[in-house]
Amino acid sequence: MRGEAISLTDAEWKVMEELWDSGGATGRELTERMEKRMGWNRSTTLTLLRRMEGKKALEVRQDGAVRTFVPLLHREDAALQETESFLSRVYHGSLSLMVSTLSRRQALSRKEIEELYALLKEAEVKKDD
Amino acid sequence: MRGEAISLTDAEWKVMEELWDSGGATGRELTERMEKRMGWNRSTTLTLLRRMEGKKALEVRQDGAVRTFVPLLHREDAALQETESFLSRVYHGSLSLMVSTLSRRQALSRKEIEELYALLKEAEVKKDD
DNA sequence: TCAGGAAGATTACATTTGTAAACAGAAGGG
DNA sequence: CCCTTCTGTTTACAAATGTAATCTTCCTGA
Repeated sequence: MRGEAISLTDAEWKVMEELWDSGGATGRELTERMEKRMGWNRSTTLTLLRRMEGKKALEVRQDGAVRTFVPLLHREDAALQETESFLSRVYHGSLSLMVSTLSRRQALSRKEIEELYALLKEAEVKKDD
Repeated sequence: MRGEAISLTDAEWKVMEELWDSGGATGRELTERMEKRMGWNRSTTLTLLRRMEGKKALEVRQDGAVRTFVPLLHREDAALQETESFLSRVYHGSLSLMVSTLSRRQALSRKEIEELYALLKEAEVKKDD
């Protein structure tokens, strides 16, 4: 039953971000946003929307005269899937290996380390329930 | 001066893995390995090698009659670059956001949490020097 | 009622990527 | 020397991706 894993291209991801942030928007709004943010032509955005409709990442809802593009794919699901494929490709699927690499290369700020600590503590507690 | 960021495709990444693991190998060895691991035709591997030579991810060294494909791009550099682009695309560049998402979705095993703890502790200590 | 614009659908086209067949030169074995 | 092999180079080709021009409708105010 699983949605057969919808994958988004870079460009599509950008459009989805707008959709996720807004929860849904009209073609007008979307083309304008992408024009502003990415410098894309109206057609470009519309093409991406259509392709994503094809892969069921979103759907078009008709409310009277207004068409609204609504995300079907959830941001978190998309993120998790990307994460999995990224981790497996680059770090043999190991988050630890990723973090240790970042650490070794000093790509972790103290602030980031603090945040991670907090997160892990919380995660651990939850597991103990 | 920075090497203008070499990026690898999925297929190329596979070949580089062999190269990184071996430190360098002949066409013979590589085509055989990829044939075994990925089921690729000899030509496929050779094509990828050539493309990567083009983008300076590797170079061919001629020792007498033997040609050896040697990696120029370092695994860690490649990994870091991928990591950066992945994080920025999917998590607004935030590792913390990534981990918190994984945590919320219970995609972190207790073992993984432990490992991360250890890593962070170490990272923190190093920063204190 | 008609010209002009808004909105979406079609068609287009270059690049990148995955994948390989064809071809060509070197080199060994008879 | 000549024919197979090895090995690497060229050429090919479809699918995916980024990016957009064009065409078609439908609406709307003059």
